[in-house]
Amino acid sequence: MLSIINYSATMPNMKRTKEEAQKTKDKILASALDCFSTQGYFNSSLDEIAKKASVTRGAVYWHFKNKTEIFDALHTQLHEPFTQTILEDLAHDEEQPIIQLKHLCIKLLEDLDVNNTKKRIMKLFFECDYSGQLAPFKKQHQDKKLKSLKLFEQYFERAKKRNQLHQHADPQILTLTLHCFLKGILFEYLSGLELIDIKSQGKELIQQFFEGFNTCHNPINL
Amino acid sequence: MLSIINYSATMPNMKRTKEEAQKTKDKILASALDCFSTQGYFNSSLDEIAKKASVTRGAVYWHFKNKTEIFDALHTQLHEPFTQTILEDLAHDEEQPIIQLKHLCIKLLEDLDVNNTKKRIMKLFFECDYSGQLAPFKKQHQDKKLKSLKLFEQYFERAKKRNQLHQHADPQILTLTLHCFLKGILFEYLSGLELIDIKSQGKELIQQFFEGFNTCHNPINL
DNA sequence: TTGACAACATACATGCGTGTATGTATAGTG
DNA sequence: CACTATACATACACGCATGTATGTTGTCAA
Repeated sequence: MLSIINYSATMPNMKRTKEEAQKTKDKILASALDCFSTQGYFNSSLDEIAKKASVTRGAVYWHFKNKTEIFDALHTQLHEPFTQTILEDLAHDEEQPIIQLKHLCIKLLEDLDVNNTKKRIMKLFFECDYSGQLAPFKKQHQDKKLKSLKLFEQYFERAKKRNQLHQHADPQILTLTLHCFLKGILFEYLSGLELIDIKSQGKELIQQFFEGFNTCHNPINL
Repeated sequence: MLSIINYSATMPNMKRTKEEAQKTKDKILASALDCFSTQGYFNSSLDEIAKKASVTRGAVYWHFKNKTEIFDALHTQLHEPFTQTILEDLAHDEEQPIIQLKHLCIKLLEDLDVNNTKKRIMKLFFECDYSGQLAPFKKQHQDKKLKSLKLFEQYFERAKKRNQLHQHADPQILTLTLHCFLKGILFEYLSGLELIDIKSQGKELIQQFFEGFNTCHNPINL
């Protein structure tokens, strides 16, 4: 009698244990995120991570070369969703790119506000210091960030093509300005100071930023 | 014959060794800043700090309870100049507080740009994570930050009193917005990514921020 | 069924950082 | 001149985290 599902035919060498090994790896990653985001990277030992994942350090060293590789794996795994969100939004070429961008920013903030996992991830990569053993990953992670920035820049470029910006406006500077602002918000928001409440202030903050401080204002309505 | 300066009269129990002990303490602090800002807090050992200060760990433990106390001492020592600069600026009640504030921001950035020591200090306290042994100092340092924010808020309050802001403008939100932006700039600037060059872009960034993104613009000239 | 390999667990060696206890020299004090 | 306190240096004990080597179990393939 033939087995209902013939693994060796559809996926050669795909043993059932490999699937469970993947589950173990995922559990280790989740556990590491837990430890890192609560105690910090340097205060988390591989033993703590292993125990929280109900395995031993042996399993950890089987799946990862060392602690830094876990750190990098977390970044790799968790950076994509954000890029994906922006890419999907960019697919729509709307009439007023700046307003579209504003809505995207608000959406990103509000998404974050209701997703504790994402918050902990961001908090981790914001607060960790890339010194010591993490130094080699500094450039790599920064490169990914630069690519994200290039995506934001497209909104401003679209706006400029539509003559919706000052003549002398530089998309690169505008992107940088926005990026700094968002980073500042997120940093403050994730600091645990409770200084910023996204739900009640997020929209207002973004709004304020896009309007600027000058008294001559022609508010962009949400 | 009387000694020219009678220490015991002017400062009782002020031995000459105490002065040198203070020098040693300062050297340890400077050395700690060196280590922390280059290798990170958790990657710096007391032995490294001691050796860089040309003393032993014995001296370190004499002047400080432990490593966390050195960390806190650095913050205490180095937070004041910034507060002082703002306070001095606030002493002048100028006609256009927002423009005054803008100039202050630019000044603070440009001061930072030419002062490597200050940069390293800020970098340290931006990138360190207040987890583990540093957790107890999180609130303390945040309280200091909140006080600084209150200072910035005064500019907006002055502006509002002079009817230079929208009716519905909230000084607290405005302060928060500015703070987030500045923090974002500084964070990015100090990250070592070289994404921001204060000398060439600083003024422009601040300018852009104060003007906002809307096309209706009435640029506030520098 | 048996060898081989994957997927771990266990055990061991090592180094490193901390904290503390103790030693020591020097300056002031009565 | 003895005495004490300061300002360190030196020495020791301890735990802890890492990395690696080795052991063990289950699975698949032939």
